[in-house]
Amino acid sequence: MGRKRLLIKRIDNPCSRQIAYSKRGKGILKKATELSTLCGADVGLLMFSPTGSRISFFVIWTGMMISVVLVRKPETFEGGFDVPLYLSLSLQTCTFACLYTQTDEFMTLERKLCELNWKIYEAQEKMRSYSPDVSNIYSIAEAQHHQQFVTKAIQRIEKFKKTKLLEKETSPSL
Amino acid sequence: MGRKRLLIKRIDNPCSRQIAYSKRGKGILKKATELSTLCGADVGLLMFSPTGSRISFFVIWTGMMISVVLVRKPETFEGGFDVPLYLSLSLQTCTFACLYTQTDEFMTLERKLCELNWKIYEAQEKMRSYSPDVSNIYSIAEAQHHQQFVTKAIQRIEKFKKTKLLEKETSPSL
DNA sequence: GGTGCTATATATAAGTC
DNA sequence: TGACTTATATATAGCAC
Repeated sequence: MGRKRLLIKRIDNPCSRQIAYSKRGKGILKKATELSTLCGADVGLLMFSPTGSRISFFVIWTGMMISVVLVRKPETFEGGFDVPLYLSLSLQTCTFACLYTQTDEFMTLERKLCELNWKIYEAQEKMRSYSPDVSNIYSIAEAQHHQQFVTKAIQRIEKFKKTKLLEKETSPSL
Repeated sequence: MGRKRLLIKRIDNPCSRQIAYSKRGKGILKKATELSTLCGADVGLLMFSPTGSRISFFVIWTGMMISVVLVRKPETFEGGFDVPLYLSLSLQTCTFACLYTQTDEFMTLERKLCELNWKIYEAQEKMRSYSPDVSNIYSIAEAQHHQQFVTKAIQRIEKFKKTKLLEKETSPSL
């Protein structure tokens, strides 16, 4: 879609590549939003910038609200999000999202979830250890970048949740 | 895009809605694939059918391989995928994905993961029970479907194939 | 649910600021 | 990067199997 036909292969020029990523990323987000609205489907979309040099963006667009849980070592859990080691997210009902930050009891459960997620993380780490080759992890630095991006993305989503929430409450039920 | 302009609001006719979902879902998948290929970006896409009558589809398109894990009550675990109660998915390295179905020991770990995931599912069910209002869920039936299908997503954001790797390392940082 | 067709609405490559 | 423009490539609504 453009003045020139584009072959679907990696764009060599880094600059063009980043531009394409930016444009197309937005396009996909729009489509995902439309799909969700038109069809009442839950759609999750995760996009990581090819370079990792910026947050790229992360979106979940759905008829339902979203809850994102970062997994950390349980002993470091204090509530709130920070230094994620791992990402886990779940789509929840709108109401759920509201309560999410409102009750202490909920926080207790959240903590429990955190612990469980951590166990899963550990289990998966074990599984990964079966991999005979870790040279495919290009750099620890980039991995850390991803971790940071995800955190920021989540913070955005937290804000976004509330806004979206209001919109949904004023729109006719689906 | 079509013979008639379409307002972006929920499509009332269930039949048309399903058709639109099917068509647009494929479209988004294609776009996500293109984005990944063109830009070398990791893209995760999760789509849940509005009816829940089929698993709809789930795709992660990226330089990485994908692993999808359906979570069921541990006692029903037999390996293989069927009757999902819960969905959990993870991006894994190619190598990981290969091993995935190759070792018994791996299966043991997978089972353990299944158990843990189930615990999380239960914890989330409890959390959800705090919801005082489900009127925003358009129908109980659909809500139940959502409970079954939607919810736990992205367990893992992991690394990359060597090819991807090399590409990244040889391109200038943006 | 799928496939195929066609007319149209959209997305977007390239270029400019 | 972001915003806009233009020309063109694509996606897809509506319909028929």
